[in-house]
Amino acid sequence: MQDKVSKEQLILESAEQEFFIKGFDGARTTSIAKRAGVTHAMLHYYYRTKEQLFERVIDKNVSLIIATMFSSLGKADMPFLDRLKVSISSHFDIVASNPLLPHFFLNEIISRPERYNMMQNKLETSAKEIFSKVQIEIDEQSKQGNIEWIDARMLFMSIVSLNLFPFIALPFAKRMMGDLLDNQDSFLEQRKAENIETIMRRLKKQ
Amino acid sequence: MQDKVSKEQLILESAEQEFFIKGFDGARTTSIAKRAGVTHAMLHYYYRTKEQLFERVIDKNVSLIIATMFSSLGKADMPFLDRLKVSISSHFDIVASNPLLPHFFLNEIISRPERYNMMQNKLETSAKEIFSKVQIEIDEQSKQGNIEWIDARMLFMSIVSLNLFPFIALPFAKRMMGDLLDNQDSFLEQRKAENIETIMRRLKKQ
Amino acid sequence: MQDKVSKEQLILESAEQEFFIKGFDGARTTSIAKRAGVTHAMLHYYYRTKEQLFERVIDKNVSLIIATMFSSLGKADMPFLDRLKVSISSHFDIVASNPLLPHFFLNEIISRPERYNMMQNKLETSAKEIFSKVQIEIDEQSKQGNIEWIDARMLFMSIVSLNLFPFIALPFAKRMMGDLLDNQDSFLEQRKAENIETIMRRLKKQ
Amino acid sequence: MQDKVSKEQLILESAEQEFFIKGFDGARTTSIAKRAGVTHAMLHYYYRTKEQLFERVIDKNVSLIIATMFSSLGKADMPFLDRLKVSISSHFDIVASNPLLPHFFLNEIISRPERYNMMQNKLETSAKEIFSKVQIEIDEQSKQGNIEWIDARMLFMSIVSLNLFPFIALPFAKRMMGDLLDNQDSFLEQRKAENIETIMRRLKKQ
DNA sequence: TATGAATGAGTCTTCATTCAT
DNA sequence: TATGAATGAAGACTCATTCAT
Repeated sequence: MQDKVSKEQLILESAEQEFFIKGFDGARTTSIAKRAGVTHAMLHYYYRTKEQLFERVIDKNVSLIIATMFSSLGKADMPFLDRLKVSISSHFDIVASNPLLPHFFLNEIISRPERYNMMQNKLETSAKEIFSKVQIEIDEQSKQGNIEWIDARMLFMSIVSLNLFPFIALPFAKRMMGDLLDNQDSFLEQRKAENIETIMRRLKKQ
Repeated sequence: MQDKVSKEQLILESAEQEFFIKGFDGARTTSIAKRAGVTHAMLHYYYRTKEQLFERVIDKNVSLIIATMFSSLGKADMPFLDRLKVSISSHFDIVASNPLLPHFFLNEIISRPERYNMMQNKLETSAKEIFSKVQIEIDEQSKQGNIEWIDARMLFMSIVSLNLFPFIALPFAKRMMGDLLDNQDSFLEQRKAENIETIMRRLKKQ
Repeated sequence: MQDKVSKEQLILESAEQEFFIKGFDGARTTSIAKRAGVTHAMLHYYYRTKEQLFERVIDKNVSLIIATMFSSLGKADMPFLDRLKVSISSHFDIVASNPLLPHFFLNEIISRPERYNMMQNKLETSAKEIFSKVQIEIDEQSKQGNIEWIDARMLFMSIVSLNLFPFIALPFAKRMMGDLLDNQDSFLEQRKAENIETIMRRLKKQ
Repeated sequence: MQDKVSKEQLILESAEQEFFIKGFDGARTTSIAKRAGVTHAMLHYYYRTKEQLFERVIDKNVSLIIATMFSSLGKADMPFLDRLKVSISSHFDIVASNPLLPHFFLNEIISRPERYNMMQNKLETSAKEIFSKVQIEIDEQSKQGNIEWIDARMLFMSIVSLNLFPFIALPFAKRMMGDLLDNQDSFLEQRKAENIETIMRRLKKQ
């Protein structure tokens, strides 16, 4: 029993790894099956087609993806700048614990936009809502002289850039960064702090 | 003669387009040949294998890729902060005129890191050299009280994140950003200014 | 108990429908099982293989098939021509109430003749017996000047051709025949009458 | 050169044999390729898909099929009954020289009607035209007391039934018919004569 | 009996690559 | 140089069949 439940699961997890690293085109159903320790036919038994398996991987990650994009802004009650700090930090942490997700997401979803209309609609709605809420706060805070004014969308893009890009570039950066990356945990801590600092200074009234 | 040179060239250019958009795995040699208006066999006549053709595309772009990564730091003679501004700006412009390059490059390297050892060696050397040069300047400037101290590599990563990520995410951001992206040129100008502003503020002594 | 019997039966009936419409190669055991509302494995539990299931369908229909081929000649006691009329008519009716059978049967035999040796033996014996009986009658009747002489096998082939072919071609004929087929019952009546008329005239002494 | 031209042709001919005997579902592209003495990939090189190869086989035979259906009726100047005799005879001959065609035609085309709309349209038009022309002749001749009246479509169906069915049933009839089929040529002659006789008698004024 | 899970063998198809001309 | 033809290797997918429970 236990085994059979996990077989379907195993395939999904193997697929995730394979798709995350190699993308849809580069992934091989045979290789996914081998990774999962099941026969090739089994994969088709459970998921019918490569396409559908891929969609299941997307489904499984879609809420994470959305969280990845938006958890950084606009939640509850704390002074605006404090709240922003926390948001950036937790956003960074989400990405850090799913480091392949940004690459996969940008790569696959961008190269096959037609497939993600639904998700995009969702994101679009959430995005606009959050942006307008945050913009109101920014307008207020800046009128009160607490922060420098900025377009909420620009702010968002800066945060996401700073938080996501290092993970996308990580495999590449490793060789260039010397000892900075020797201890990865410590690097991530520093990087998170740096991102927060950068954004805070961007908003600080001078 | 003229013709033959340009035929080889045509294939390379078609390959570039195809590889940039679809990646190595998604690209089809037949499709590249068709795009170039040559027979499929011709492509192999000139470039032997898909792999080699791909490498030629990389070669052709490698200096651009390096520029994309590094032109952001340390060149001419000007006060440090002014020079940095110019560097960020011109780096942004390079990326802007090759908007598909970052995505392609990061994408392919992640899925086949073994292929880029040579290039990575090159980059590693340049990187370390530049970082140490810039670090010296930063140390000096900060000692003189002109700027806030920062690890040159962190600074570099911030700049590259801010300058590259928007292009990687552009096709995706379109739906979320509303009217901000209606006029793309104007958006890019704003974004460039924002990135410079963000970095300047990060370094500004308070 | 009742249930189990009928489950086996259900499968057989579904198989019949599927095989009749799609043929052996086009039929899918999964689809037959679904049609019958049983699990796929159940089908194999009862009938072992697709091949054996197919044979059971043939077995179930073999007497009908034979009737379809042979009921057209020689049975009860009536004057020869009257008897023939009745035979042709009832033969036509049998076919009419199993319109898919001729097509299926001829079709499968042509593509896999080796499978029907047994049945063919049976048919061969019956056929020869009937032909010789009928031939004797024909010889007699023609000697008495009641009918035109004909080889019994030729007569048989004419009858079967006229009675079977319309059903084989029916789905195809629909488009060509215009209003003739608008009312199918009435068409079948006309066709039956026509076939009888054609055979009667063939035998009529002039 | 000669060879290459014939390779494409060879595949088509092998496909025809395979499709004629086994139908679309039963046919195997590997088997067709083997039959033609080419690699399996070659088949796809020339014909892309099994479906398209099948269509080419249909195309190749479609005019023959139409001839098979209609050459029997309504051509030029000869007394009506003589002309009819000739038509039946030549129709029989066409079928005799393509004995697998009727089976294939009825089997495949009937089981996938959606694919043959175009052909059906063609046939429909030809059919209706011919039927009405022939009907006029029949009406005339019967008014003049030369023949028994009959619906042209019924006449057509009788002819086609008599001429086609023996070929469809041939593999099946072989065992039952005894010595009648020992000499196939002679049987076909007899059968043709019988069909003509049957139709002539059907029309003969008594 | 009944079934969900599992699988091997095969089927169509694609594609990079090679070869004869 | 140039090309149409040819091919092997691999890929996704299907399906009848079996098996443990």
